Amino acid sequence: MSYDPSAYPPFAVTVDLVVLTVRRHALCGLAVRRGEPPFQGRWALPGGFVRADEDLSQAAARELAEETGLRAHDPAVPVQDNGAHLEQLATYGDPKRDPRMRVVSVAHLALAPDLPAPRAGGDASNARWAPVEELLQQAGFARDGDPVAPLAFDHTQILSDGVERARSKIEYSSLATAFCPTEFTVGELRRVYEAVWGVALDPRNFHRKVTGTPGFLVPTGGTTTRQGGRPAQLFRAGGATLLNPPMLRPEV
Amino acid sequence: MSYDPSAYPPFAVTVDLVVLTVRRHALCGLAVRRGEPPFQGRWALPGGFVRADEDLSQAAARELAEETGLRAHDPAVPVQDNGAHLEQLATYGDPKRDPRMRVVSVAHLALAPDLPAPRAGGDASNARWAPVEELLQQAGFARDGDPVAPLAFDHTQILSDGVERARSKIEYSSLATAFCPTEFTVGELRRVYEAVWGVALDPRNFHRKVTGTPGFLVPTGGTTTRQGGRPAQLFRAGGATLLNPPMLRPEV
DNA sequence: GTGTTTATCGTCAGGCAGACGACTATGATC
DNA sequence: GATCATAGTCGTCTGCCTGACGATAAACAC
Repeated sequence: MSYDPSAYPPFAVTVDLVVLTVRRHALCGLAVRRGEPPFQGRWALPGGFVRADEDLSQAAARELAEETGLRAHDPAVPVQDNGAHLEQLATYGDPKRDPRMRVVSVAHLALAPDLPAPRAGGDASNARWAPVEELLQQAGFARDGDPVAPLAFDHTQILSDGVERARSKIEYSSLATAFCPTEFTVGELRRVYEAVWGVALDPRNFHRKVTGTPGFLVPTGGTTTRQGGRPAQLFRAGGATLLNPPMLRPEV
Repeated sequence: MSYDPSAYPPFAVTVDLVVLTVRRHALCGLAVRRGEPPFQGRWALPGGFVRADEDLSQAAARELAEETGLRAHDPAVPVQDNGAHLEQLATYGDPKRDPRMRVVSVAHLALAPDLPAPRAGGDASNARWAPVEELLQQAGFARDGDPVAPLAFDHTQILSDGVERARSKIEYSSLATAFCPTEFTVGELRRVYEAVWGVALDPRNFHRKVTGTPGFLVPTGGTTTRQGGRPAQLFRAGGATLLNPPMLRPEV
């Protein structure tokens, strides 16, 4: 209850980012290699300190831009500008989570369409997209044979929470479109759901569901055959943000 | 990217609590009167500084105990001990949210059964339960005629977010039982939903829904007539935490 | 006993999802 | 150019769940 300004313990406040995208039918997360101790050389989530005059969401948007070049999609601006979806995830403040000092990290979740290539201060070798299962496993080997150590700090937990948030949120919101380019087909959107959930969905029922939900998809009039097969209608995300009734995730 | 410990700006970190309960058919929130500037004399959410060796959830549980005497229900302990449900809500860090210094507040949401009486350091006149609509309105008069000013700081926003979280979360989880005593009837649970959502629900359909959801309710064998009318079966919360399919909130 | 209140069981129609058949329109292959 | 493989799109059918609502049961107040 005391508000004596000299009595509060000093904290450092950071933002960490769970940046997710769908590449090659897999849900992937962005990881950066740490260049300094602690956990030097280990992979971690991108992030950094909140500046003195910055709001938390501003800090997250700035870090996102620095790491990926993505502009965060400002919810106040209804323009579909292919920017990433960015939202606060949770805050992590275990006293021992950083061995150097007391750091409270406000984690954010960003969802982005497939991107050209990651850049971490211009150094591509220090940033990569990796399937989330690979980043979440405690030890083992990546697909290319490189040994994989767990993420630094408590970032495995943060990533896990972010993935779970994304998986549950595409059930009842139109957030899955954040993984798609501005114009996309029903099949591409379905493959997003399949990658995020790790399941196979019936194309016919999925088509009926998404085209039958008012405000979810808006046809642009164009078609594409970029997936092969019969040309598919192109859609843009509609204004609806909540799906009611929700998309049902299959059991197991 | 820089981790120079001397370079980070200093922050104060607090926890603020949105404590909700259901009293007299209304969703109520706990407010405390501020005894010092800024916002002296205004109502605010309970909260306080995080201590140097404390985790965020520990700090929230400590503040909850100090303000209400409630023990937080530790998710690791499966015992139904009538403790409050406590979860992290969101973090608020606008640089101007506290005029004195840079304060980042990690808000938590607590749901509690109806309590005897609030206590704020033993001083009951400085703590009260009030219907959330009353606390959320920007100005006006309470039911007893006292003028009501908006909550201090950004607490109106925090309370609003907490109420919205509670309203949506009882749809798809068994959280509504956190508002009930250890043993309760279907009708009492229904009145919780009605108070939180501010709607009327059909008693017959509600009864069918909750008793037909496996793991939601466990009959204790006892009955009660404390609500008048025909004796009702008593239940305890079952192990299920997720409701699938969810309880549907009526339109409008 | 009569009325009131709350609890509980049942019935019925409409909506939606899962399973799956059928047809369409492309490009690739022979 | 016929055939095939691939995706997309439209329908049908069945079962489950919900909303609307009738009916019965068991207490209390008078």
